[in-house]
Amino acid sequence: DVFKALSNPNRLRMFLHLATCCVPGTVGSFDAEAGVSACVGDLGRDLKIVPSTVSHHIKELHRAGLIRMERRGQKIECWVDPVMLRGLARFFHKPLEE
Amino acid sequence: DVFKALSNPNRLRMFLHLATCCVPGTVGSFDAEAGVSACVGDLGRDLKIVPSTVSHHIKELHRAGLIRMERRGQKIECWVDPVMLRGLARFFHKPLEE
DNA sequence: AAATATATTCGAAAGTATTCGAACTATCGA
DNA sequence: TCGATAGTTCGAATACTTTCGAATATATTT
Repeated sequence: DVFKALSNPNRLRMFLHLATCCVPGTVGSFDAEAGVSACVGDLGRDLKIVPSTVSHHIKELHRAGLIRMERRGQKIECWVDPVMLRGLARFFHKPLEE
Repeated sequence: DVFKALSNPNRLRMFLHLATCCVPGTVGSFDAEAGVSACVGDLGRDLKIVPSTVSHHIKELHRAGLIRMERRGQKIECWVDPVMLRGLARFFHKPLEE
């Protein structure tokens, strides 16, 4: 579940970090011009969370459909799924439509 | 925290029930023409949750700022806070703006 | 093949959440 | 003021979450 995934403080931090560090519309750090990184290790370094915990939380965020992942050599790049983001925005808009 | 409040299945059900049963812009069941109800007991009856549990969850939703409450005689009316709803919609929109 | 860098899985400890029933408080109506 | 209706608080049982370190797996480089 999406909200369960975002209910943990560290997972929310990770999600927000990915949402803000990654240029919208690009796919993680492999748009060379963007110059942003979003691999599992980077998240742990930036947010001071040990790798095994990052890995666990990433799995939850992925399971909830909030982030996408792709292996790039040794690293695994992560980025927020824009489709899900749009879906959530609409979810909270809906009840207000008259 | 808002997402923590919505992370529980029963709380999410309660929130969605309130979001859909109550006419947007009105304040619970005391807009007579609306004809909808949203008191604590109704929620329990509709969603098959015992009163003490409803009460506990309502408190959480209220604490998170998701719902508003007001005593109307013996009953306590609940409704989703439209301001918070708009805030959440904007929250998920933000990262997509370029 | 060995060494290095990166990420995952596992098990365990500590903390937190969920749910219920029983007892309690609050409000209204006769 | 008594009884009925509506909600809350409390305590306890059960279940789930979070986090870490150690061991394991995967990928690159030499």
